[in-house]
Amino acid sequence: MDKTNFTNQKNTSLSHQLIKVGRLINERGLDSVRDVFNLPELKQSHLDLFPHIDFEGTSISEISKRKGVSKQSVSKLVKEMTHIKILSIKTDPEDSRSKIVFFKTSGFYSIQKGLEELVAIDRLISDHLGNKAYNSTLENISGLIDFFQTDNRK
Amino acid sequence: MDKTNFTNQKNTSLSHQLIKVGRLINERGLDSVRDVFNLPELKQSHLDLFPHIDFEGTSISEISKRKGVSKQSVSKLVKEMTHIKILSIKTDPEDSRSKIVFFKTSGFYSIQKGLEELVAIDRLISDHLGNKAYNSTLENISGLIDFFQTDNRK
DNA sequence: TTTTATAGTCAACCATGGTTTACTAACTCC
DNA sequence: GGAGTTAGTAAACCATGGTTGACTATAAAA
Repeated sequence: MDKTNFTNQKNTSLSHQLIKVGRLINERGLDSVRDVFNLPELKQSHLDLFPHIDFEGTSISEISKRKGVSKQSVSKLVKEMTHIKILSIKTDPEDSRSKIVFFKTSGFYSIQKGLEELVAIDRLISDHLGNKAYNSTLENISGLIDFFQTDNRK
Repeated sequence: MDKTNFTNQKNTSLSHQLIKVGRLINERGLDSVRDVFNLPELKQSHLDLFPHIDFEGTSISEISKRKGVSKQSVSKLVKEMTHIKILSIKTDPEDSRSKIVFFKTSGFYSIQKGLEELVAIDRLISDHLGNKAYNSTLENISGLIDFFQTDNRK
């Protein structure tokens, strides 16, 4: 296999393309949310917490379990996120040790705006692909994720 | 949008899944190359240099230009990669300042091996999806990459 | 031939995203 | 009510993947 084939291989294999598209979307999402929130300080690690925080609120321990990192780490990130005013915290009325973390639901920095942005990227994708291709691709990719997440290493 | 919708959105949107699958494949690829090369010390940053090194060799400056990082950084990584015997170095006969970096072409550490590994993951994917779905997904994803790489931010 | 630009290295430093250890406060089980 | 467990925090530390500044050696331009 010569250099040209090598290059082609790298550019057209699905695995390579999936790595690439994942990075591009991620980058776009972060930029986009930073933009709408007007929060250039928003970090990747903050965004990574989003999917683990429920709308009605989630405790720090629960977030750390879901994400698979230490609660110390989550605690720190949550603190930063409250400082930049995208999260609020209240003490769990049922357990005063526990802090319930939730997205701000009103005001300029309301999560809806950020969420809309994330959704907008998905809409961009779906506009580009069309509904049929969007759905079949989603199905295929979800299948791949399951596949890679089950233990099937040689 | 209630909690359920929110959760579903995050868990099933194509953008979210593409980010996820990209990470999984990347991780799998690194593990796999480490495994085949028997090089547990191989870092992500080493692997990231691969596409920028030509078969006939490439200078450190050139690699750094291609990758868009400082030559100091590349210099360090190249040094590490020679220590673990992935790369060799010779002085450019045309310019004694310049060092030509190239993959060891014999033994275990050839670029072909690395390629085979990437291809193996791709074969896993294609086995899982089937040929038709593989090709349509590849087409869709490649289209998305083009789309995201052209400047279409609002 | 002197000046300027380039190739590479080294060391100091930095941001990111974690971990571990040690601790306090509160809940739960007995 | 005391023992053990859990929620959260704080501080020290760590790996990764960079950057910047200072330096040497060589090449190229004037």
